[in-house]
Amino acid sequence: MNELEPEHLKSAGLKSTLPRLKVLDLFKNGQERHMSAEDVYQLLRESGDNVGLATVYRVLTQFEQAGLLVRHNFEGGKSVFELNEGTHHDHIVCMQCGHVEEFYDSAIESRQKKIAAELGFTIHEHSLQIYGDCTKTKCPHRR
Amino acid sequence: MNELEPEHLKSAGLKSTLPRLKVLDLFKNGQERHMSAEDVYQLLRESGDNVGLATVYRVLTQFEQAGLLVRHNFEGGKSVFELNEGTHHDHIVCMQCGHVEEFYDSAIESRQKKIAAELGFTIHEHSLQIYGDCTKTKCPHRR
DNA sequence: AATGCAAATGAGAATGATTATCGTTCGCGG
DNA sequence: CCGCGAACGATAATCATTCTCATTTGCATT
Ligand SMILES: [Mn+2]
Ligand SMILES: [Mn+2]
Ligand SMILES: [Zn+2]
Ligand SMILES: [Zn+2]
Repeated sequence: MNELEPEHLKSAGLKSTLPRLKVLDLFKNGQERHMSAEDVYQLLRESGDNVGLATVYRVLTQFEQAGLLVRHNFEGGKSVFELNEGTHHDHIVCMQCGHVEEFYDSAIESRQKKIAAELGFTIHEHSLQIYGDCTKTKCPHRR
Repeated sequence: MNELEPEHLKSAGLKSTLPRLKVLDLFKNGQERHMSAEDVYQLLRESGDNVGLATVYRVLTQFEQAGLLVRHNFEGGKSVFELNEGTHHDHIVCMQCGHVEEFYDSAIESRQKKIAAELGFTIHEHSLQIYGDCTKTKCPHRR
């Protein structure tokens, strides 16, 4: 576990509480980049912290609204969060092992803008995920 | 209500039952192209048919597996289905009035293939939705 | 047209993710 | 150190979807 940073919370208009610091630390210094509420809850629990699952859900939503985290809805029914580092990107997810790669493609981005304009829409956001099989040697799909 | 078509079900390997015929008819001759299970359930109920919600869910999933329908996961937490007419397309959804437009962009499609290849993935499917505000005159966002 | 039976249905219970409630605890200004 | 509203934790509630199981139905066969 590393240093906790109350500044980030204060500057986001959130008061610095223990659960919030733990969650933020997990995203900043943990090993998983994309985590669900349950993931966060289990990891905190494993590290000996007693946080309520409801608090995890509350904090994740607050962090999303404060712009600290970004929420994604991959297949599987549960929301996944990651640190908001300012730069937008999309995801390609392995359906076998869950491995996630990130990508950004300016051609895709600009085509989307053009399409929305042609159809008379003002874009607020978009969601793009590619699902497939990865080629990591430990990935179970390579039986 | 129109003619029911048991042939489509038989050719899909599904026996022709009343609930299945009603659901298929809704998608073929109804006014809404994209419908959730609850939408289908309500519409059937309003037309005087007594189908169980569980049956609607079962039938929608069966139709999806049989290739008669395609399932989409737009924001909002509920699955949306539409008739599978063979041609893939993506969607742009109005966050104010729910209006949905469909589009297909070969540039986006080919970029996705290239990206997946570069990252060592074999694509199974992808999900792309653009969310924004439409410009329909009756759309509430134009206050 | 009557019979038989596996498949399908419908009502309601169960599930999984997420949110709401509420009494207790905590962070922080005074 | 105090006080109080914000935040917490446990748990009940909600929502979409799936499961269970007794009853009904499609359909092939008498
Ligand atoms: Mn990411
Ligand atoms: Mn469509
Ligand atoms: Zn993999
Ligand atoms: Zn609209």
